[in-house]
Amino acid sequence: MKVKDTLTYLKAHDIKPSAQRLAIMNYLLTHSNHPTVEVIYQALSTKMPTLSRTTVYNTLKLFVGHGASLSLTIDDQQQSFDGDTSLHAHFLCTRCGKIYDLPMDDSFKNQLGKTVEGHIVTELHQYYKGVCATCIKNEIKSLK
Amino acid sequence: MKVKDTLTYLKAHDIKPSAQRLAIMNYLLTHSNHPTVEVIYQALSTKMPTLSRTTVYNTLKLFVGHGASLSLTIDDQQQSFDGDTSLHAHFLCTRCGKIYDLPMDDSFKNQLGKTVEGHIVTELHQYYKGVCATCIKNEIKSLK
DNA sequence: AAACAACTTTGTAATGGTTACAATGTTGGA
DNA sequence: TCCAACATTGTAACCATTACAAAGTTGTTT
Repeated sequence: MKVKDTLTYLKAHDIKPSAQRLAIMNYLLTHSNHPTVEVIYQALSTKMPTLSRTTVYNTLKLFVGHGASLSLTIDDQQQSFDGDTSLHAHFLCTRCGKIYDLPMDDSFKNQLGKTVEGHIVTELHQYYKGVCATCIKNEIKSLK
Repeated sequence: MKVKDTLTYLKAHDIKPSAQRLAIMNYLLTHSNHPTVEVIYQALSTKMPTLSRTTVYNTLKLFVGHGASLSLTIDDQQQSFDGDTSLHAHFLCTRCGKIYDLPMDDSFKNQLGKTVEGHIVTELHQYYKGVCATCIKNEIKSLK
């Protein structure tokens, strides 16, 4: 993903660009690691030493408000962000804490924009918790 | 729900009973309001003046660990608890903040205990966000 | 019934993530 | 170039949660 594409992406979501916004959005679009504020801050502050945590907080809030990124609250203790705003589910590994993307059930997807028991649905979230494939492998290896 | 039933419920989940644990569990089992720690604390501290917030925190963590209640993290800013541990979905109204119970999709339900893309699934969560029926009615009323 | 050990509760203090705010920096249009 | 609107920064405040040590409770053994 080029910086120019990120610029286009921001404009498409009615977000006025700035060096900080471009850097943060570009990070989200090129990393599928579902980062926290701190992860983003640490990753970018080397290249952009004046970057402030407050800016990362404000910017991410702005992105979410404009539909340019998703806020994930799978775990109580960490808020994650996702540059992929398409409808998909998430899997949180309770061992290593990693978050994986998974497809969302079609029957659930179809309820977006519809009414369910009189309530208007504007947002859908679906997530799994458990032990990921990598942790299972490591577990087996350590038993041998 | 009688206190005796609550006692049975705690024992069934291998939780040693105490006056505080009974009171908190009984609150959860008789209220479907998906309360936060603070709501539970405020509700019970009148009847039990020595109750401490720390106890509410510790007790709820104990309940969740023993599968006697669910921890809901639908919103970043508030953690809720649910005494109904059966598989069901939730609807969060972004206007009034109320949380409603909804049925969970069967196809999603069926994945519990199974493997998805190599990951073992031990927990499922599904939730909707939007505007609830009550808020829609109030909105319409205010326009007249 | 007393003594004791294990467990639970309590209140205060510490922690740490998030937000408020005022000062500084930046941008784009007149 | 100037100016107004907007964005960023860093510090301080906030507040929900947790750590901890003291006090209280329970149940068992003698």
